[in-house]
Amino acid sequence: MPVARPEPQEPRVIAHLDLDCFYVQVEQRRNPALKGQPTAVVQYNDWKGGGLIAVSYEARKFGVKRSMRGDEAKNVCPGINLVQVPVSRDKADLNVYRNAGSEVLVVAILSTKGKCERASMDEVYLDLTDAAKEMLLESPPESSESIFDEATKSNILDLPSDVGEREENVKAWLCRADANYQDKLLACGAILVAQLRVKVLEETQFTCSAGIAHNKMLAKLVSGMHKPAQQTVVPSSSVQDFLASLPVKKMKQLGGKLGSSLQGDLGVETVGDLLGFTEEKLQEYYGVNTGTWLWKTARGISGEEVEDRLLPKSHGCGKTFPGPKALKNHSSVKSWLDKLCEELSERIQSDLSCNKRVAQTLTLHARASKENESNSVKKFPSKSCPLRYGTGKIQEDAMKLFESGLHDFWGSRNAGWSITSLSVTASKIFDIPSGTNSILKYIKGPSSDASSAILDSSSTPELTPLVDNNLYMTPVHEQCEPSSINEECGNSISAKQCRSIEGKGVPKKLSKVQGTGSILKFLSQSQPAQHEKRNFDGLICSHQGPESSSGASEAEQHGRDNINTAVVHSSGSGNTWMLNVEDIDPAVVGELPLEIQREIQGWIHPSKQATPKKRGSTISSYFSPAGR
DNA sequence: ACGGCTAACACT
DNA sequence: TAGTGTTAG
Repeated sequence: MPVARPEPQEPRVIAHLDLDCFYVQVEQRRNPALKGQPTAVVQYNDWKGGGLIAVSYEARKFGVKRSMRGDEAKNVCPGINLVQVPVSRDKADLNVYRNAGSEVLVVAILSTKGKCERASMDEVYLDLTDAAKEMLLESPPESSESIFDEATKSNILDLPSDVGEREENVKAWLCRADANYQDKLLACGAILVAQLRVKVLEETQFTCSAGIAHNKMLAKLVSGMHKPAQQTVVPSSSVQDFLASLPVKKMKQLGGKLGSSLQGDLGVETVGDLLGFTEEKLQEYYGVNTGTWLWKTARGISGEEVEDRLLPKSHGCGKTFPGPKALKNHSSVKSWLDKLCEELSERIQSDLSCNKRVAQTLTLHARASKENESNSVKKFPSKSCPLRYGTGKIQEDAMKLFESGLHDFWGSRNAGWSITSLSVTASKIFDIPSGTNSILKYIKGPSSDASSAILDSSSTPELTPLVDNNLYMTPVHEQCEPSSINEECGNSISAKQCRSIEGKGVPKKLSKVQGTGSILKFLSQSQPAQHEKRNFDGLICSHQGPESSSGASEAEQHGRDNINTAVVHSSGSGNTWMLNVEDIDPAVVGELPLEIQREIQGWIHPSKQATPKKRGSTISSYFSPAGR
């Protein structure tokens, strides 16, 4: 349920940018012959023509809707072009769209100062407050003539839009001298957003729509109001009337059960109807938090801040197996899980190498139904465990998670279940401190190509034995190629870009992307608070394998004795590595800097430790040596 | 046979 | 924490 946030005192200028039927635009850019044509993007063409996930505006005129089948679309619009989503490993692969979405982010970031939040693959929030203030000070919109052309096409809520006069009215509104301060800021915001949209179009060929308002809620609400390729402004004076007649279901968060409950239980049809309830009354019905949120929402108040975040907080891969496709034995589950895990592994590896972020948790979700059983009450439980890097390990762990979930779901019976969907997710992603060199420097000499050091099938031949021994994961190597959006790092922002942005005097907006976060942060996420104070100069421990349900020992309940992956940071060399401790080969350890060697020796052979440490005072005491 | 595949977030 | 449920595009 939604929750209210304390709202900032100062009025802000917030924009919500929304790419128009994005997947279609991506395909149209790839194949320009599709431009201006009725087009839809469809996935899985084998059953009834596949499901539509994006529809061009030309096709919408024929009544084609998302959620139609390809066949239905053909019926209502015989001339429609159906483009299929790329498939890899027998599942839809959305990477091309993710990457295209990042292009837009890059443009937004490069041309805007202020916070920028990736809301989804095709949506961005911007906090333009500072930029708008600056514009108002330095180059306020003064005469109609000087207004940026695209801005004059804005839709201003409540502004009478006589056909012939519209643009004149908009111009007048944008540079009106008698406007209050808030409206003037909004006008500046509108101009900035218009410029940004033009730039996005020039640099990516994508059109987008936008909403400009004093908070996120309102900006989002109107960004879709005039589409495609248009923007809408919400002056504060028009908020009340606008909301008064707005059906509750249109509000974000009220499109589902909560909205239905408002209608069905309270007779609230429009947002305005909500005004008839006191905050206390709403709290009685929906709890303190949601009650307050509803009360504020009805008044157009939203304190939600634009986050400074360009990267997703989790990565997930999933697939459904409807009806006859349901999976009914372990081997089919395993083979699908393997594919999903391969994709997931690829994605977190590229997140690591491009963004210097590690994921800490692996979660498995499944849906299951029972054979002829009536609509089974029981749900397949989701299961999670610490995430270990490496495709094989992820596959192994995911399968264990599945077995564990299946056991809860199905007991010890061994047949009769059927799985209708599977998904794996990597979450709890943290920045790791940037290291300047690859571990390969120690193994192969300083001239090694750092970029080949990623664990996996893509590794170079020389690395293969190491990989087979499961020694090393993920040296944190140099950032990926600059400026160009390459395959691996398409969904992120490169180091060079970060620098060029900073060079432009834009304040620190990319600190998260650069991975300069403190190692302490990482530590505090994965270990008890008491350890935050330890002088770990160098070492961080995290990550465990999944519990084997059978071997759940007393020790495991303390949650610390099965640690087997470590993130190692040496302040001396400035390097950071992740190791699978369980598999460390002493021969390779010998190549590492001494301080690291000592620590690792401690993990493997506690007795040989040079300086025995008190249990509980060091990271190594949390690692359970073999045979424990 | 289901809309499929992602994501974010609040609650417990 | 891990696990559930809701919402959205």
